[in-house]
Order: sequence, then C-alpha cells, then structure tokens
Amino acid sequence: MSTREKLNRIYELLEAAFGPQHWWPGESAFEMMVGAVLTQNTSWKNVEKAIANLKARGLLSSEKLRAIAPAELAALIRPAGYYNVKADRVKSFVALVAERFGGDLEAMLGRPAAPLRVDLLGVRGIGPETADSMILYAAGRCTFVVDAYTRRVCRRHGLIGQKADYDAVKGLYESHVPPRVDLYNEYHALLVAVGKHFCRPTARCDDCPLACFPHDASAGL
DNA sequence: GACCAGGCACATC
DNA sequence: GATGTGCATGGT
Repeated sequence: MSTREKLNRIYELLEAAFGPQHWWPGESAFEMMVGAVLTQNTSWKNVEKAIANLKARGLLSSEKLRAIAPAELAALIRPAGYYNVKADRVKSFVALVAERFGGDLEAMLGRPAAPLRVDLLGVRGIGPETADSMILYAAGRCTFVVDAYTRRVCRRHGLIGQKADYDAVKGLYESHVPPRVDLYNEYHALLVAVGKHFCRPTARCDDCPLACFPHDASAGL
C-alpha cells in the first residue's frame, strides 16, 4: 500500500469510527486564535474556562486585550495554565493585529496562507502548530496542522522516522492528501480524536480503529 | 500521587 | 544542531 493510499485509508477508518468532529469550537475567528494560544500543551476543557472569563467581561477583541494590563489578563486566563507566559503571548498576538494590520483582523486573515504564516511565526509565542491552527481553522486557508498526536500516530505506524520534525510531518500530509480546507480540518481533528482515545503515550491499541495496520506502540512518545 | 493535556522559547552543551 | 528545562492548571 502506498503512502497516499495508507493516509487515505487511515482517514476513512477514523471518519467511520469517530464521525464529524466539528472543529474548531469558537464563535469568531478572533476567539479561535486566542484559543489556539491558550490550548498550547493544555486540554481544551481548561481553555474553555479561560475563554469564558474573557467573554463574560467582553474582552474578546484585539482592542480590549491590547488595553488590558498583563497581570489582569493572566488572572483571567489562569484556568488554562501557564497563565503568565500565555498572557504575554496573547499580548504579542494582538500587538501584531494592531500594529501591522491596524486592528483589522479580516484584512490579516484574507491574505494568502504563506505570508500569513510568516507573520504569525514572527510573533513571540506562536510556533508552527499554533500558526497552522490559526491559518486552517480561523482563516480557513489550506495548511496541515501537526501536533503531538499526529506525530505519535505516524511514528507508531511507520509513516515517519523517530526524529521527523514538524515540517517533515506536515510535508508528508500535504504531499499526499488533496489540499482541501474541509479535509485538512477534519483530518487533524480525527487524529486528535484517535490520539485521545487510543494512541496515547501509554499504549492502548486494543479496539483502536487503526489496529488493523501494522503498528509499534513503543515507537515514540 | 503520578501522569497527561490540541507548545514554545530559551539555555546549555 | 541536539537535548534539557521552565512554564501551571485541572482531569483521570
């Protein structure tokens, strides 16, 4: 089976097992982008509490978050963990929106994926995964999001080597999966689903929808 | 009580 | 260039 066929089959199996994932939760592009920072190495459940705090105070806009004091922001996002670091990262993000795009988020998101990605990666606290999440889920542009689950699934199924980096994994998907926003959206969400339920650090391959493929649960993370 | 969660920047070797 | 460490809450 070729890599292309295998990635296609994996998608089919995951879709059949988990169904539509309806990512990304969030009422606005801005909310999704703030959520992307807050969810770094953190469960979405905790992020929801932090978002709710911001929403309850009407702070979910680049203008409001730009004006708020860092310590106050940190206190509000406390449930999401790493609150001091993340407060600084959110501040850096809204500074980009204000300073480079005059506060016009739509103008920023309307740009092609490549230059948008460069701008986002220039923000302190926005790395490749956060940038790609923002581009795919908030801007609705085609880029494949790689996370710890994606790497783990790929390693255990022999699709990548033990030390494949972010761009190598991203390149694997982008060169073998048709570049459609809805497909990339769903594929990433499904990889997270199988990662949460089965492909965990401590192996739990029984009943995994991908157990029919050769796998090595001891491979990687 | 250990382990894990939709990472990233920075220090050190 | 590779590896290690700090950041922190909350669920299992």
